[in-house]
Amino acid sequence: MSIFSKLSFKDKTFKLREQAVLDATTTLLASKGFDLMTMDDVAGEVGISKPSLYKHFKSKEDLATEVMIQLLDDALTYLDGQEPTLTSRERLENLLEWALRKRLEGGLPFLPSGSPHVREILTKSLRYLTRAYKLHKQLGQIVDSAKEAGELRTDLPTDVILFSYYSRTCDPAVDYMQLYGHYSADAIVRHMLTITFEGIAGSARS
Amino acid sequence: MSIFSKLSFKDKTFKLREQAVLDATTTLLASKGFDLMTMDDVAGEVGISKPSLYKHFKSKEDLATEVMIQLLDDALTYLDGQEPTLTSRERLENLLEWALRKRLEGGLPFLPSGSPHVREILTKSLRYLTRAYKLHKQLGQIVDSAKEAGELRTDLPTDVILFSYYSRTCDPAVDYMQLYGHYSADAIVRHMLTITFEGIAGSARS
DNA sequence: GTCTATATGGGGATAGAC
DNA sequence: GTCTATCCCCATATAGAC
Repeated sequence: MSIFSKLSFKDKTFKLREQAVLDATTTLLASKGFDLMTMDDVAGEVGISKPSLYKHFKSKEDLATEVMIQLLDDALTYLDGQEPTLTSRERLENLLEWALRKRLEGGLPFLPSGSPHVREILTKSLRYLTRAYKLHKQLGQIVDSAKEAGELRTDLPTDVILFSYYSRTCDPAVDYMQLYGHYSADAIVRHMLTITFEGIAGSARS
Repeated sequence: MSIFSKLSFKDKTFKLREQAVLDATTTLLASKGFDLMTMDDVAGEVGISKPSLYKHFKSKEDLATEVMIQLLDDALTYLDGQEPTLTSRERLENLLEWALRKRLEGGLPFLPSGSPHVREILTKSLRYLTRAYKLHKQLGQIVDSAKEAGELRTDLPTDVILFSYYSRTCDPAVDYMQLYGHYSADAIVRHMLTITFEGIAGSARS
């Protein structure tokens, strides 16, 4: 018997609505960005009034933070559920593919780092930072394993590899491929993986 | 005798002030982003009043657009001034290094593409688009030459390589290396070039 | 052309009725 | 808890005096 089933009907609908708000916010953040997204947009998208929105989330910043926290939780869950038989490099490739496909379906990249504003907001949330740190630590271990296995360059510091890896999830190249290049989701994912791991020169030079 | 010297003293100071406005805007755009930058910020930074600002630029969008146009002009000038003895790959490396160093000194990345808002503004400016297209076309030729010379992968479409290349100039990884990794400008440039051309796996795998 | 002072509008947040 | 109606700040943009 789950905790959820203990809730009254009213509480259930409240929770469901809350998730609808989070989903709508995710879509809006992905399309318009934080600064251009208005609380009216969110309320309108969900079909509720603005004051109702504020019963769930005390501010716009709070709402956006919750969305990002949920995203990091999803990423951590994905990492946790990966087959233990995978190599470290495969684990990194799979997670990146997961993030890119999510984004191509209208979702958010973790780290909407492009925006200094959003970054500032997120760094004020301890709950967000805890998860970001946890993810960073786990990925750091995977990168180190990959280095030992000869699957990643050893002449790049681990944190540099990680910063670059995160950045690929919010790479504007994805938008351009989709918007101007009309590439399929599969093609975009394939190209992004090549670019991330092998670079634009890659084997051509060796 | 330059055109400039024909201007009256008043016109000269007007032009000089205009450049000061553009410089201040560049710095502010780089640090705060378009949405958070206010016209009061710009006026205050330059030491003039807001109405004076509007004598130079008819709107905030116009101001930002001019800054971006100037940046593209600088890039085109840099490309034009490159030694003809350089290989195509070297030309790409040098331009990327030029852009990264400019950014590390507080300048703007061409394409502040992170922001959907700015992208929308820029696509409304014919003068901007003309320059962007010119740069895109020139770089496309260089990439094709590099492919023929075996300096770049041939299994990636040229436009994909270009989209990825542009994205490196505004890569958040640069911010993270600077902010959290405390890497020197030289180290950041070196790592970014490696990541761009050789990827994070690169030769480790071959 | 430069300023002080102000108009205008949008959007985050809330009061108060039901 | 939900809504309608409203507050109010802030930032873009301008009016009008000098």
